[in-house]
Amino acid sequence: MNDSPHTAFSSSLPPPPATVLVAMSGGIDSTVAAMLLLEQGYDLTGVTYRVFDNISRGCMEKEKGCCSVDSLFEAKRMVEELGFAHHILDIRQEFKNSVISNFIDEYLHGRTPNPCVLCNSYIKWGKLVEMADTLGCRYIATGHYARIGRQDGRYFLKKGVDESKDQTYFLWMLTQENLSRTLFPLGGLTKPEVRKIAFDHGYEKLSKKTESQEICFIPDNDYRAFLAAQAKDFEEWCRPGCFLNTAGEKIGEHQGFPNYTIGQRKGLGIALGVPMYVVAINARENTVTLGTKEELKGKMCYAEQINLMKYASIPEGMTVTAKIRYRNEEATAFLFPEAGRIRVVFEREVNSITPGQSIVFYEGDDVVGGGIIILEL
RNA sequence: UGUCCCAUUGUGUAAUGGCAGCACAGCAGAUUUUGGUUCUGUUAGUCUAGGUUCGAAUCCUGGUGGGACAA
Repeated sequence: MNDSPHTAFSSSLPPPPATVLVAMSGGIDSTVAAMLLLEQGYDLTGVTYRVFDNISRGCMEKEKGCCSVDSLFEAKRMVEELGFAHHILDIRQEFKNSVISNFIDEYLHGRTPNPCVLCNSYIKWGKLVEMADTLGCRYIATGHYARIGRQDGRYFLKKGVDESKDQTYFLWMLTQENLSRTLFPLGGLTKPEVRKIAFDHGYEKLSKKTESQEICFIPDNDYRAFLAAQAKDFEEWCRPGCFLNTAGEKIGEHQGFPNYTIGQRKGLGIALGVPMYVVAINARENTVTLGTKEELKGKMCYAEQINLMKYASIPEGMTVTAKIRYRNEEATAFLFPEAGRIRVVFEREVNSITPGQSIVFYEGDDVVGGGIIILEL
C-alpha cells in the first residue's frame, strides 16, 4: 500500500523507452494508463476504435458505453493534451461480422453470449496486435484492471490488485502472443487510486467520470429490441411458446425463447406465489422451463473453446476455483479434460449455470484458463 | 330446474363487526465493461344494488358470475 502508483508496476515492466500502442477509449482508465506510461518514458501511440455507429441508430446519449462516438472525440482530445500521436480505426464492419453476428446467433440458439469476451479477443487485442505490427510498436497497453504473470515460458493473467474491479473474467480468451506483448499499467492500482491520479494531473472532470456499462453496441440497453431489429427473420425465431415447470407441464405462455436467459426472474409475468426463474431454454421445441431458486442449482457443466494460460495442459481432476459469470463468487471445482473440452464438476451446487457464458478457472490470483459453458453434448 | 357453497389489487391468499395485510407478478431506483441475479422503494383490491349498525370485506335481502350436489 505504501508503494507509489508508479513503482507498483514498474518492476514487472521492461525497461523504457519502448514503443507502446495504447488503446484509448476516452474514459478514465485508459487515459490514466497512458499518463502512467508516459511518465515511465515510453514512446506512445494511441488508438481508438470506432466499433459501432451509434449516431445512425439515433442514440447520442452522453458518456454511455466505452464505444460511443462521443467518447471517440473525448479520446482524441485527451491524446492531444497528453501530446502523442493518435489514430482512429474504423472497424465497424469487422465488429459487426464477428461480435454482433455471434451475439445474435447465440441468442437464436437459446444461449446467452458474452460479447465483451469476444470483443476483447477478436477486436481489441486482435486489431491491436495487427496495428502494433504495422506501426512498429513493441508493446500494446490497455486500462484493464489485470496483471500478467510468467512461469515456465508461459504468460498468464493475474487478477488486478483491486479485486472489486478485476477484469480478468472478460480476458480469458487472450492468446500467449497477446499476453506476451501486453502492458496493464493499472493492474497494481485500485480504482480510487486511479481517480486520484487523474485528479492530481488536473483532470477533475475525468476523475469523476462514471463507469462504462451495458452492452456498448446497444446504448439503450434493450437487447431484445436490438435482436428484433437486427436479427434476420427474427419473427421466425421469436414466436410465443410454452412456459413449462420442471415436471414438463405447461404453466404459461412465453414471448419467444430469445427473450429469456437462464436465471432470469423479472419479466416472466407469471405469479405462482414464489419467485420463479428460467432454468432451461429449449430453442428447438420453443419451450422455456421455469423453476424455483432451488431448481436453478447445478453441479456440473462442460467448457468448450478452451484457452489455457498458466499451464500447457490440465491434469485430470485438477482443483481450481471457477467463475461462471462476472461479479459472482468463485466456486471450487474439479476439472476433467476430455476431447476438445473440459468437464467441470463443482464441489457444491452453484446457481444458474448458463450456456454461452464464459467460465474462467483460477488458482489464487492466477488465471488457469477459460472456456464457454455448454450443458449438453 | 331444485338445494348448497364461493366472490378481497394482475394472480394466489389473510383479516369474523373496529386502521384491508402477505406472497408472487408489475413499475421505479441502486449495483454492473455481457445477459441475468441481488438490494431498496412503489402502484394497485373488498363483484353489484339496497338494508342493519356509531362502525360492514365480515351480518341480512335481491341481482350478477363461478363451483358442487340433486335431477
